[in-house]
Amino acid sequence: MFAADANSRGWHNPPMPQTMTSADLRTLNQVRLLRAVHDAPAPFTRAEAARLLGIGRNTAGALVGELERARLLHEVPAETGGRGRPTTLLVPHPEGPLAFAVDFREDSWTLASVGLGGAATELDGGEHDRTPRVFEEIRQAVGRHATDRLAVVGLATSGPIRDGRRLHISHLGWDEVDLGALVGDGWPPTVVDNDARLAGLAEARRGALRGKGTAMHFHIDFDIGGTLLLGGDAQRGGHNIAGEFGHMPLTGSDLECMCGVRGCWSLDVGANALVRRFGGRPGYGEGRGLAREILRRAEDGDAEAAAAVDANAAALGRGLGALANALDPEAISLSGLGVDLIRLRREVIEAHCAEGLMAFRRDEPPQIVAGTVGDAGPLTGAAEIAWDAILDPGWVGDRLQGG
Amino acid sequence: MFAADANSRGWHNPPMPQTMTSADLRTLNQVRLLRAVHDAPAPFTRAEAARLLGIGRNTAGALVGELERARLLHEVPAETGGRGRPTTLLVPHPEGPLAFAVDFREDSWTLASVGLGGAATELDGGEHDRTPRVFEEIRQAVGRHATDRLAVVGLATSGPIRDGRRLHISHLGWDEVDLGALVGDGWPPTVVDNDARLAGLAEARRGALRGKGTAMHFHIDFDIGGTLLLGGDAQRGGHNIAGEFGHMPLTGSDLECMCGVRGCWSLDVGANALVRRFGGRPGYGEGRGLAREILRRAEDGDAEAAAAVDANAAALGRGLGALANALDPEAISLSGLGVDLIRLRREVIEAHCAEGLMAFRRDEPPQIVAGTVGDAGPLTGAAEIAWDAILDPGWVGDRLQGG
DNA sequence: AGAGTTTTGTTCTCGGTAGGAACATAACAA
DNA sequence: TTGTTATGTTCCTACCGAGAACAAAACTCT
Repeated sequence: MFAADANSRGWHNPPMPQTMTSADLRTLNQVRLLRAVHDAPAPFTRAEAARLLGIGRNTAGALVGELERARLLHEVPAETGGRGRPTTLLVPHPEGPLAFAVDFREDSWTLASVGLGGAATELDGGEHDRTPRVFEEIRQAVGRHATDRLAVVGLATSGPIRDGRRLHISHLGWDEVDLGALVGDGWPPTVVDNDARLAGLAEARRGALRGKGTAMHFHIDFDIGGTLLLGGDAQRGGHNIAGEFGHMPLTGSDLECMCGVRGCWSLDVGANALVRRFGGRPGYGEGRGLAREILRRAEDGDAEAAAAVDANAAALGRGLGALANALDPEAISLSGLGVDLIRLRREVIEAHCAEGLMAFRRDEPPQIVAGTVGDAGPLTGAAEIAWDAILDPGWVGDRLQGG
Repeated sequence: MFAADANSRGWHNPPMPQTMTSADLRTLNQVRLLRAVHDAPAPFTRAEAARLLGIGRNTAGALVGELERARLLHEVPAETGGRGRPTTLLVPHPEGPLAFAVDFREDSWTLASVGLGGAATELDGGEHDRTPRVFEEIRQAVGRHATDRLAVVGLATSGPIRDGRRLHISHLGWDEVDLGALVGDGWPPTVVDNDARLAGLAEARRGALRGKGTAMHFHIDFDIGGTLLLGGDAQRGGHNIAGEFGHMPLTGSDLECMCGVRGCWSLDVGANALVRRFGGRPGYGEGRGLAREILRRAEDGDAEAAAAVDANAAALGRGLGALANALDPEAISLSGLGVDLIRLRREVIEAHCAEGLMAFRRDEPPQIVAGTVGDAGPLTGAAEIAWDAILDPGWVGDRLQGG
């Protein structure tokens, strides 16, 4: 009688084509099938696929046949269990398209190849000198490993990315660096996004947040940044710069932040906050190592280090509670230092989170969990957005047409 | 070469059916057509519809014909302008389905009937004694006005709504009031949501936020609450209680809030904050009138009242800046006291918003605008969610089938 | 006033899509 | 060996939208 919340299957829907003809219908169902294969935790059979998509076995056979011919899907004999005619498992085609994922970090980069289903193979990587010249190196690495199977490149980088190509990486001193100019012509189709956002996307698609309709992820490094994840998608905001949760005044700090605002949450959470407490200069130098040492000393029983970690965890929890009031996530996952904070101070985080939660919601607080994708978050997320570009009615339709 | 942000058409997409057959395709295109009629600011012709949906004139004719026969759409001769064979305007069918929208407030309620396209007719309304008995009155009013055209009821109420039926209205002392039991059997299909969220939805669909992919709306009354609007949809969170932005510590207050948390933004923004400054007791009594008087005195030049309004506007702006860092809205609309604050103190709000914005985004701050739907927000939003339930492949498909 | 132009509605055919029924196939079970 | 079960395959049918050709109804120009 009362329509319930019909939403939040927590699954990622393929985008709809703009027009809707019979041919689009075919392609759409094929994309649904490919998306199911990509998202499934384990391979499934053709018959299961038919049931899953609510289509007949005959239709499933036709869909799979075309996809096999287009080298998008492959059928291998399934080990026979129980009665019935033996069937086949749907797996990525051995000559199918590949996404390259690049994780571009402060001082290093990694290139990996990712197939349908998310299996990743690391191809290359290296250190860099913090100048845009590193992209020449990356360009060469991609060129070295590229085959005609390469379909899309997904790139994870830090800082805001305007118009999908202009990089602003403050701690490298990069302002308004044009990615298109860096990689030059002949570069394959590329999608770019923020590393923190992609780490969250990775958790939503393949990690601790899988299946959650509303969730958040925070990466804690020098400071804290995050993403709101809705229906398996990371929100980017109106100018593609959403996610600076660390620059909200959630903890009552009075310091001035590097970002130009007073009282940011980031001043109390993350490596910078730990270091500052010990008289160190916060910034993007050796702070990370110092923070690790403080954590270790806290584990070893050093009282001052323990107090610093306590304060960090408390500030983290306080902010999470505040954000939960506003955005009501089912779960919150953490990466980076957040994993250590959960391990060492889960009670502190949860207690301060509860304190920040409105009283009436304390009986159902958001689950706070460590991310399971870990350090591979940005790379995994970059692969996901690359595959999102492939698993698109337009792309798949062209591939099926063109042979 | 670089895939741009392909999203954020800022439009509301019809939900996809779970299966995808040829018949579903027909229905889906019909829903797209109805949705276009519903969302369009002005009626359009059949030929324009064909162009809009990217379908042929023949197909458009067939779609419209069936919808006319199902009494969902009606064709009236369009006044002829320019050359060409005269065509027809697509308008709601005079015997088509209607949504009833109920705006249930602290001390009054309104019942309206809303047709396709959003045209509303107020049917009934009244004061109430703050006990759940008022729903008996509402039930009778709906019964009095209901015809077989009534399809769905949309209800706006305050406070969190769990499972789509359990009401928690703290300032009426209602805890865990079951809506299903209140209205009893024989009540039409109903969708319910929060008034603040629905006011935001109204702005997104028919007001100041129309066409924005990422936006926020805040209603300022005693305190402040809001909604995040993405792609024309209000976000509800994992437990349907998202939107308590007022209960984040964004302004450094040290007071304890009624919600059980310290330092809430709401302590500094809204009628309660104005009243408290004048020694009044914040709460849900006569605070609203007092706040109006303070605003008036500020307009008349009273220094103390002006200072109070300044503080309110400053706190508002500060919080908006913080939220903009995190969620990156293109625009923010305000209703309630927010409209007065914009009128009287736009500069204060914008200055403090900029102060809270990270430096690099100050050149492109979110637009802060007064809502244009005004007081009718919750009612309009309730009608929208009711029509969302009608403009659904399942509902329309049944209607077309059943005759 | 009449002929040409422009836009839209209508009709018909055609390729394509999914569903359904019937049958074939390949395993297991008794 | 025979029956059971689950799946693959092969028809056929209903339906959908595209496209082309034509009809209709306005306007415009001479």
